Amino acid sequence: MQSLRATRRPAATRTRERILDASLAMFNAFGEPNVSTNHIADETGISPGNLYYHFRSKDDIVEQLFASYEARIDEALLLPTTRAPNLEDLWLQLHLLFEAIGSYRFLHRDLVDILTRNRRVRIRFARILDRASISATSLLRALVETGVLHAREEDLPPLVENAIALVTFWVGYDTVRSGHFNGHANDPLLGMRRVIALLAPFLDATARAHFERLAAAYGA
Amino acid sequence: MQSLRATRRPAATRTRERILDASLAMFNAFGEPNVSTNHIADETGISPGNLYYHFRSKDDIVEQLFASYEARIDEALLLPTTRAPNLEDLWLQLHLLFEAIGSYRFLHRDLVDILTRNRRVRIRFARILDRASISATSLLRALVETGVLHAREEDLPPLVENAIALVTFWVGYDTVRSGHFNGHANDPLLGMRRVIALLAPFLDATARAHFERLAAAYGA
DNA sequence: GTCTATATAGGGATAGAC
DNA sequence: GTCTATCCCTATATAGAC
Repeated sequence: MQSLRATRRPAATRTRERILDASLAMFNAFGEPNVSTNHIADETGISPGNLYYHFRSKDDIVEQLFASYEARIDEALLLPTTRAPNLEDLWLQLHLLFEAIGSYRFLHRDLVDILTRNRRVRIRFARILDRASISATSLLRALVETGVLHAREEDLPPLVENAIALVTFWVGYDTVRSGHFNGHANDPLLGMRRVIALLAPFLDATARAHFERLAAAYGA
Repeated sequence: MQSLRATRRPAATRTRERILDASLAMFNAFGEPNVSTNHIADETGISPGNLYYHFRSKDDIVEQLFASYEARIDEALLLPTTRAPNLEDLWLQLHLLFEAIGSYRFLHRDLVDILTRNRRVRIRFARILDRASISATSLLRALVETGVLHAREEDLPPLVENAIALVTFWVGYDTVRSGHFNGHANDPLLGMRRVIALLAPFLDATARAHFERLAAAYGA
């Protein structure tokens, strides 16, 4: 049934989603401030007027994309509920996070500017950071309790905050540092490695080797 | 002589600098993308036409401001040449860096967008990051050699890269995390503490206490 | 050096025919 | 739902008088 609904959609829905797809692709490629509604309409193959039939404003498009982004992030932040999380869970969470951010990298590329201009997105993004902070803290605390991470409770807040700062602005840093301003998605692996590097001093040799194996297996 | 020249400047020079001052203030307050040349002329108390007598384009203004920024950063990156650098030197370097970035925070707020649109600034900023990387590596290496920092040579590159990423995007992170989008300069101390937190695991208790004293004395 | 007036371009967004 | 035509506004930048 669901698949039938998915293949036989009304034209309106299809156009709406084509607009969103084109917007996301162009925002990611050129940066949201550098993409006009005319560009989007052009790329979608529709008229500018039609675009405004489906969306109230450019901001409306941004907000719809943000909603999908938020859902992806929240999925990535889920932790196992029936057992204590381990290093693989941390690796997976980082992987899903960098993947989600990569798909919506336009948001992180011009994060401050976008949040300055859009109050609703600003509030919701702040809540995402709160949830990320809670999730990361509980994950690290669990690793401490199972003896994997050798950190004191007072080490955790700065560690979590640095990790979140790094994840949030990795897109920007990687773009600037690599000199690749073409909008292509970058490899999440380096970002993941950098977050792990924050934790490395608190891991013993076994755990560090564990991460090395995960990183090596990552490409395959 | 110098003071005479400074007080009796030709009107052209004074206007030019008033434009630069107003631009910097408004860029920092509202973000460079949100400040037009008309706004700048208004704030300077001159006509838009006059602004274009003194500067070829808005980009020209950005580039002039960038030149001052670059000079400030390079000053901050200087290390003592006659002796091995110590923890105070690291603290001072971080202080000067965060101060310089705070004065030109508009650049870091919209870094990716500005660098995407301006090729010359992009190239020069990449070189600044290179110099920062070299400076930070040699500083940390000296601390290792004098027994202050207990890290292996292979720990340094990720440490340096994470530190640079953190310093570069601290303005953005702090803005987003604190929810203060009003453009005010933020306290450098928290950013400095976060960079120190990267190093903390490699410092012994004595060195960590040393930093705590420096941080406590900072406000005074 | 500074102004007023204006050229030119492009942005977001709407009206009304089909 | 979709188009064409257009409005309105603001942006960068220039011309020419003073």
